[in-house]
Amino acid sequence: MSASSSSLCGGDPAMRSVVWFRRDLRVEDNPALAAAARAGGEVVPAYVWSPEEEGPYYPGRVSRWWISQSLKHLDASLRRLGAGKLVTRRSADAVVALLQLVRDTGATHVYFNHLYDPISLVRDHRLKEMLAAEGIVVQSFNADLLYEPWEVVDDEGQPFTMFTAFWNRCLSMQYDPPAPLLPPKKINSGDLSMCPSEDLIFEDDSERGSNALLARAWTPGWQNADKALTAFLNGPLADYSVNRKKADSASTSLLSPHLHFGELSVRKVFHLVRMKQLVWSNEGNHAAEESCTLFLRSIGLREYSRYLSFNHPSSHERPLLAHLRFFPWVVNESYFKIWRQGRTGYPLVDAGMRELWATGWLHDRIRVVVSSFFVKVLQLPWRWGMKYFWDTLLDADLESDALGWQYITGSLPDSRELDRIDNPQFEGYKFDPHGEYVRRWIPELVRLPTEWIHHPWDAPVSVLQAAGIELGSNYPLPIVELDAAKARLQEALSEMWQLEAASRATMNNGMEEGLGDSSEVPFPEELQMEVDRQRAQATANVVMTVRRREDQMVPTMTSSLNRAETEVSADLGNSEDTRAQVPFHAHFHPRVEREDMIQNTEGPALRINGTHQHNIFQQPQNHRREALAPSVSEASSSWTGREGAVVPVWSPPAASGHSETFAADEADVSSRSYLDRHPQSHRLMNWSQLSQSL
DNA sequence: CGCTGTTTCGC
DNA sequence: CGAAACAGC
Repeated sequence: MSASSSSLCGGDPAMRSVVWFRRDLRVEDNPALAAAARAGGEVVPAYVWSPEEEGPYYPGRVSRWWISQSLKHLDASLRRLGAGKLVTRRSADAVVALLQLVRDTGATHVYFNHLYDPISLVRDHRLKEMLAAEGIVVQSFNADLLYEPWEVVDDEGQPFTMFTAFWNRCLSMQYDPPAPLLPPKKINSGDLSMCPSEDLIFEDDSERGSNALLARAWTPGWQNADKALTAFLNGPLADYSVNRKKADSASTSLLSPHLHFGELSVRKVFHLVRMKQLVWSNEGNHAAEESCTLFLRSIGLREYSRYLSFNHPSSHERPLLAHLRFFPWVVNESYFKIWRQGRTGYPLVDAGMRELWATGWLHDRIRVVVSSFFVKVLQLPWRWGMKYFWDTLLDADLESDALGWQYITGSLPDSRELDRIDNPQFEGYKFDPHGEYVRRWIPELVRLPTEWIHHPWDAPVSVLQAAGIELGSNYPLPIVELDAAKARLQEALSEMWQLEAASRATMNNGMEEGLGDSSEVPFPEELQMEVDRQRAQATANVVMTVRRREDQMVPTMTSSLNRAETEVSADLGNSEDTRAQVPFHAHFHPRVEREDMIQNTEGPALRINGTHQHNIFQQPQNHRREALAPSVSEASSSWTGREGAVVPVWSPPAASGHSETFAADEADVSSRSYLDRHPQSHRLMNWSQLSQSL
């Protein structure tokens, strides 16, 4: 290594570290950065933009905008602490880019913080192996969670399978989550002249206008996240328990995008909220105390989403309860488009979809409403909906969204039942009792009295006329009647059980695998074509010049922008669906990639007693063995944590989470036992027998 | 009232 | 299903 030449800085002159930033874009309570700073050598902060790795989950426009802003903010903070500029690299493969960066800088150490999505689990494991092979010391840390997934287990040492039990255990752990770390006092900058940065491009010309609007409503960056937290703690938090059911977002924390990109430490949030809670508890302010409990529960759901992803890396693509894989989804792209455009004829659903489309934001309750409608009334494949959320939400988060959609779809043991259809009319009066939310987002209905605002189809003709509404013309009739939806849902469920039974019989007859898996419905053709178009674009490196006025706009309540929104809404009917302009990624070849991953991860860590483990996560005992026994030789890719306990080396799944072997494994090993262990599954079983006998 | 059958709702 | 809110006595 060339480190001997760099003796100008303090600390160990022979030491130079790379800190790899990902979704931990902060200097406060950032264990990887703290460790590098503490080590005393020169620190090279780095960011690699490698969205191709995300496969179909190439970040959407608003997410990319957020990253670009947040990186600028981070760079400025690092410079203030003495670091050189944030080194940026563009690559289709972050591991390759990191290795190159390490060679460029002559670094001997690499520090980063853990991520728990399936892609990262595999990639980070591969990185550790490759760096270790070159003699580089790698240390990785928990910066994203209160407790690492493997720390939270039931009395038998097994991972929890229901949220409530999981969260109760988190709240009653023997030790508190680590206290947040202060920012490093000083970071030694190395000589980065040999270490060029590459320009990162996060938006094209067509997106610039919409992105400029975003900046009016949101300020990315860790210090702004901190301000948002303080504002929330001192303001809306106390009334959270009362206000959280209102559809307009005045009472939500608005912290989710900050948390997603790691601008805000969840441990800091946790500790500060608990302190508030203690104060309010002592004051006897029960409502405020309850608010803290409820808010922390939503933090807990975020924790649980990582927990689920870690223990079931395929949870963003496949239902955890096996029988759901046989649900006959309605593959209807026209339904899908109508849902996206907010033209279902159910005002609350339509208002939500238009808000999402226009602003990239949606209140949690409304997310449940629109996704539940998607799955239960339209019976569209839930992964389509999840993908759309991914493309459009400002706080798009694969783990959280997978949890949410699986919950709605009834494919988690503690989900709500699939056969219980939520009535958007009733929910409308619950979450939006005066119809203000609907009127804000559906200008067509602005003159409709509150009495009819959530069910215009029942309104007398005279009322509709007075409001200027002609159903089926300027506002649609319900796309599907709820009674029809219920009937179709019952039918679909009994078909699901028949298929499930048939599959089970097939497997009992010695077949390796059961019948097909309805969760593998591909994304719609038009979106596939979009992929191709984006691919062509990326390859040619062509910058789009067409301004797409239908692109998402900014969250705002100002009247001027409301008017702009009105125009766009009026457009919806005849404009082609342009929402698909959030790029999909350029070089996505699922099968090839999958094989790559299998090869790449066939390292020593995946071999236990010489036997290849298809998927360590699916088999708790293996996972635990792996997790708890990192050998000394792997010291470079593990670390010594609290109380001297060794924190595990990452044990990635064999594939990104959807290989055929994995499917067999999971259906057999995981989901069936999963099914057997859970009360609700039994409930569903009873129901199925009932419906089959009809 | 306080008791209890019924409905609602849950990540 | 099971806790909690609710309605009815």
